[in-house]
Amino acid sequence: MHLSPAYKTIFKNALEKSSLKPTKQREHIFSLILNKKDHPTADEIYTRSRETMPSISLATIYNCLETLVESGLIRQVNFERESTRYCPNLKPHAHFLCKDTGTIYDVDLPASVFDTLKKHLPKNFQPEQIDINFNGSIKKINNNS
Amino acid sequence: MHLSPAYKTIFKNALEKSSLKPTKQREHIFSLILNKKDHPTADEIYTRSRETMPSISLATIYNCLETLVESGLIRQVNFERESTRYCPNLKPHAHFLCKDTGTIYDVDLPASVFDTLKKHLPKNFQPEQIDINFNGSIKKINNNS
DNA sequence: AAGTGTAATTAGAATAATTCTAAATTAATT
DNA sequence: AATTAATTTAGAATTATTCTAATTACACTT
Repeated sequence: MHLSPAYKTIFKNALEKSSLKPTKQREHIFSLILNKKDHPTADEIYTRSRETMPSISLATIYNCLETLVESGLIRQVNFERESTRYCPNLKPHAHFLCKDTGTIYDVDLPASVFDTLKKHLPKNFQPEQIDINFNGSIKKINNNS
Repeated sequence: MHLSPAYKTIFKNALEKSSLKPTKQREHIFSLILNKKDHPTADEIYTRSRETMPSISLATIYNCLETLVESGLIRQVNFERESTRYCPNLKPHAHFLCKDTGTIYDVDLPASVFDTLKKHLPKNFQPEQIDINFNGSIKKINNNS
């Protein structure tokens, strides 16, 4: 697990802005999420982490994920009350959960969509975050026709 | 707790369509959610239910809520991994969670917003549900100026 | 009306994700 | 080297929800 120099800088800056320390464990977890761009749960991250950092504890996973979210390096994804998942994609996007496979897909959206949504709020409502979650199935594409 | 004749019909039809029975408990819980249009948790519904139906059990609350959701009479609202909340508003709308008070507000949205969102999905993605959740604060309106 | 079968309700145990607690470790600073 | 503050750690505690098995309610047949 290794962060590119560019991401290392982003990582350090983001944490230091919130006066948090860029520790081994935090970097390890961040690089792990970045390198496999899926949407792992804390427990999946725990399992993956121990392959290369066997001494890490589950509490640390939770602590580190919290600080990474706080400092804006990753975001949380929640569907119903399933385990929270973590997402390194910071571009404006929505999530689509395929109910057949459980896979979560990023769906890129132009910023304008979010602007339109905000326009429907009462003027004194000040959103800090907007989550858009689709839930459905993915139709197989038929190739022989 | 009492359902208006109109809602009683809606209630019966919705359940019978899924071959579920319109039981006392299901009706009680449904009317309770309808009459106070907030977004209660299962536990809040449990407390409210027992005021007029003291023998109801928490498992029944969960069972009934599940059947009501299944039959399309209410929908679930989830923010992060907080307790699931239940919403009787079936018009297209989003939810806004005020982080200061914990209150959830319905935000009505024209169907066109949902159509636009769907257009951004790959053609073979077939959404069954779309949740839009805002998270933020509500600015006090200043009256003396 | 009594018996049968199926669905719904119930109480309480079990589960699972997450948070908490208190001790140990680390790193920076005097 | 000693001091301090932040972080990590293991394991216990919490909490919402689901599960299990027994009971109850109700529609349908005799």
